[in-house]
Amino acid sequence: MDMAVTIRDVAKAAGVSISTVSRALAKPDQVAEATRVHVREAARTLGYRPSPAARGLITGRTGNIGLVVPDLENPYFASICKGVQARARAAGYAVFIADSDEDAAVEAEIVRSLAKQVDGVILCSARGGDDAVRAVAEEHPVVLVNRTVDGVPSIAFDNGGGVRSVMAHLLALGHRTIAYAAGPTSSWSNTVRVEAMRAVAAASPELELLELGNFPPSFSGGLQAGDLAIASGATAVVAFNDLVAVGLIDRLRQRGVGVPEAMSVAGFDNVPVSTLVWPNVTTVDCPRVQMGRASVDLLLDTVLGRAGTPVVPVLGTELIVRNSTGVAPRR
Amino acid sequence: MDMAVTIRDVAKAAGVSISTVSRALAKPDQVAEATRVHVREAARTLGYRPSPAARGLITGRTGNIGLVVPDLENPYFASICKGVQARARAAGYAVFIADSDEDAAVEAEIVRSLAKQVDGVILCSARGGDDAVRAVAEEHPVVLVNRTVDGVPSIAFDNGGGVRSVMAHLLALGHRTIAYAAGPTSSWSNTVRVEAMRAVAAASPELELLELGNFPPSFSGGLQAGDLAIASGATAVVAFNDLVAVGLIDRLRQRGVGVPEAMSVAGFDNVPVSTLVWPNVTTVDCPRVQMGRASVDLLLDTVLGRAGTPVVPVLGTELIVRNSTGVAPRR
DNA sequence: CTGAAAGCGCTTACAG
DNA sequence: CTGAAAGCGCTTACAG
Repeated sequence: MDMAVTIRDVAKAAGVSISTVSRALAKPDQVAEATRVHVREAARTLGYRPSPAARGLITGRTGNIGLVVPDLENPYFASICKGVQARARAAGYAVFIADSDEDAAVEAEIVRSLAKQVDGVILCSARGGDDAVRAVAEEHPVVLVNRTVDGVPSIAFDNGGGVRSVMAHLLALGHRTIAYAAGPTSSWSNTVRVEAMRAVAAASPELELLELGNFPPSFSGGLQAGDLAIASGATAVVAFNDLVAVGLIDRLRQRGVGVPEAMSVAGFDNVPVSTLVWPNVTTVDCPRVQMGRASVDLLLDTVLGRAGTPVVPVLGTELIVRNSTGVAPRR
Repeated sequence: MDMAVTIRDVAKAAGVSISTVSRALAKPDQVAEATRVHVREAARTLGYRPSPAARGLITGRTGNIGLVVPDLENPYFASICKGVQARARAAGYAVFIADSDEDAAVEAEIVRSLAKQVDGVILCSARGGDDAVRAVAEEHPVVLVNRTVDGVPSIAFDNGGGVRSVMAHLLALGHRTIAYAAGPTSSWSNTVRVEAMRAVAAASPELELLELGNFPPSFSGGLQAGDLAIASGATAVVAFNDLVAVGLIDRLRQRGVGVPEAMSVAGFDNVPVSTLVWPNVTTVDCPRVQMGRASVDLLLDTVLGRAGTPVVPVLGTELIVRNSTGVAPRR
């Protein structure tokens, strides 16, 4: 194991003071060219890397950010992690990633325990109540992803646009009775989507919207919704997310209901599994990697005041038509 | 935003020196009970949290660990992240997670850039060559997951046992011509599995092992392998991983080859998607979350010398029989 | 342009 | 049992 090389070692090797080493590395233009070149060469040779901890103690900036998600194994969040990590790295930041295990209390505790080691944290699909989230955001620089709380900077997908595009798609295919298999009531995205759905229904007299109830946002939630969808008389079902859509499709297969001949199914998110099952799932793509990147920009630019391109707090979605939706069956 | 409370604030509030605050919090038994209670109460009231950076400067321990994976979006690694994160948190460690984007150079650079901020790093499915990996492991405390390099602590699944269990399963079902759709030649797991496969074949005169070639470890790799499997005359195919198995199954469906009636398919890993497609995929479960946890223990116990239960460097696998394998068809 | 000094927030011998 | 002092590895006024 290396006996970590410090600024003192570089100073000695280069025959200058530690102040000069510090400047040659961090503020190159405050140092004579010859000195700068010489010092940097010495640093390179020794493999010197300044200690972020020591630097942070003085500058007040750590060069780290935190990311907390409800579940690292959920592919939805995995993509966000990917985007956050990539963008942070490109900006010279390292990232602490933590899993709250869907627990609101853990989520808040993580932010607080990370606070001293990061410049800010990205809180993804926060499970805490508005007050709890606001409290933690008042103590530390926080950016919310997939969630809005008054007074806290946030970024989200254009859920309304997504809902309108699937609905228009199904309407165009001749569907007039459409069911919605909702996600958990505690889900912010679900709330927003339900509202958008009702708004579409209210604006389309020819359309009947059936709400099947709330289901776990999982394959088995979809299985459960499948039987209700069949019983409802709808010719198309929109699921809260792709996993539910996949479960729905599987249950319809078990029940002998052809997709999309007898019933169309659509999901949200465009997670990888939507292309691995047959039929492929028509879905509203929510570009999560891009969302991860954008959340880093939001944190760095707006919250931490880095100069940079202003960030758009709403990300567009896109309907991806695949094989699980088709023309409505004749009555 | 909070004006971070320091040890000085607590000392003032409690009317003691900062040394006493430090001890009351970190070494409670070196302080009189009354003082200890009083100081801790003051700290609690102020919401004081010691700065890990400042502490680490002195103690040489950061309380952080690093985790680098080739791809955060790959569900295989997502599970490992989950396990690492959970165990680290339970042990009071925070974790930096980084994505090397499957790039060996990036992987090494990440370890080096993280080095000063962590006590050690867990390097998952390292893409670098033996020499590169050894070099970085000699500079910093590193534990390898899913990879072995002479002289570097590591932990892996019992790949040989997994291979033997699928093969025994297929043999018992009457299959005598079995194909293997291998993963990338650069994959350590693949190398180990191929060798185990050949060993089984060598020990089973009645068995003919067909090697279909190397495929990308993805759905489309499976599509590609599917046609070769059909042409090979095998009655069963073992895929490098579940994703390849799922692609294989999809291609066989497209070609009108029934699974498992006409051909059996098995995978490795037991990633979630293996239960979401029809037929469900028979697979060798590699408990990745557990592996993540174990790698943290290995790092903390062995490499960093924490007292604790010794860690087993090889994790058992388990064959999960589902619907994609069945009795061999009559010739 | 460069160096000596102060100090970031802590911990830990060293006295008392 | 408690406090004053030194020092971890840096950065940044402040002099020169």
